[in-house]
Amino acid sequence: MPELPEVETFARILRLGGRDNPSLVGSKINGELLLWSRTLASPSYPEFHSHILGQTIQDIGRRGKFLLFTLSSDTLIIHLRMSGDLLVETESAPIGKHYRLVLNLQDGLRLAFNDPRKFGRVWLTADPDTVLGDLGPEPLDESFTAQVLYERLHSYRRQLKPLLLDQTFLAGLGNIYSDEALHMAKLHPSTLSHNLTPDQAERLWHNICTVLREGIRRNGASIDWVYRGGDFQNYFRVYRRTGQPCPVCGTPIQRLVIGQRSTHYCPTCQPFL
DNA sequence: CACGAGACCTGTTCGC
DNA sequence: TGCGAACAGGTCTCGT
Repeated sequence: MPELPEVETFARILRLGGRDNPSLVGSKINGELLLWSRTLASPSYPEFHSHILGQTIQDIGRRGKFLLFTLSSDTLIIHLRMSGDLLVETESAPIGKHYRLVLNLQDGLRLAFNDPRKFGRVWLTADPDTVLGDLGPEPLDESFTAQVLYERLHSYRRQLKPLLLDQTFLAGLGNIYSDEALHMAKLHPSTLSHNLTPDQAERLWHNICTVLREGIRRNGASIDWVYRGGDFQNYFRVYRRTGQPCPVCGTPIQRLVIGQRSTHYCPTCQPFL
C-alpha cells in the first residue's frame, strides 16, 4: 500500500502526534502480542520478546518505505508492504481480525499493526544497516541531484518503470509515484535508462522530487478500503485513470503491464521513441 | 545482466 | 444472485 509519502505521513503522525493520536516518542514498550508468526522477519520470537520488553521509543523516522522506531538499545523496523496499517488505540479496544502484531505501551495505549494480506514485515535489530543496507539514494535528500540520477540511469540498461521501482536504484518510489513522475517528465515507461539525455534525466529528477513533495503535502494517497486521511488520490494524473483524459492533452490514458505491474501513461505526452 | 513467471496473502470488483 | 477471474500502494526467488 504505502510508498514514500504515505510512510512519511505515518512517521510524522506517530512522532509528532496528530489526527487524534498522541506522540509515541517517550513511550515505553510493556509487552507485545504476535498474531502471525511470519510478520516477524527477525530475530526469533523468543529473542524479539526478551529484547523489546522495557525499551523506550526515542524517535520515529523513515528510510525509503521502511518505518524506523529508534528504541533505547535497538531499532524496530516496519515495512507495510501492500496492505499494512498502523493504529494507535487503547488497550481495551478489541483485537482486529487482521492484526499481526500489537505493542502494548505505557498509559494504556497500544500500537497495532493491521495487515490483511500478511505481506508486511517487522525487524528488531541493533544494526539497521543489516536491513536497510542495499537501499538506493533517498530521493528528497540534498545529495540526490539530477547529475546523480543521470549517472545511475546510465549504469543500467533497463526500462525506466521497473528501474524506478527497484529500491536499490532509488528508495521509496512505488507504482503510483513512478507512473506520476514519468508522466510529468513526459517519458515513456519502457524507455531504456541508458538512452536518457542529461536534459531528460534532469526532468525526471525534478518531477520525482516534485511528485513526492506533493504526496507528502497531501498526507499521501488513500485508495480502496484503506483510508488514512490523505487526499493525493484526488490529484492523480494517470495512475488508475485508464480511459480517462490526460490532464495535459485530453488523450485517453492507457494501461499496460511492465514487469508484472500495471503501468498508466499518456500515449501522446509520453511517446515511445 | 535484464526480464518474466511464480510465490507470498486476503479482499474487492468486474464480467458473464 | 452467483461464481470465477482479474486486480490491488511490494518484494523475494528462480529460471532463461
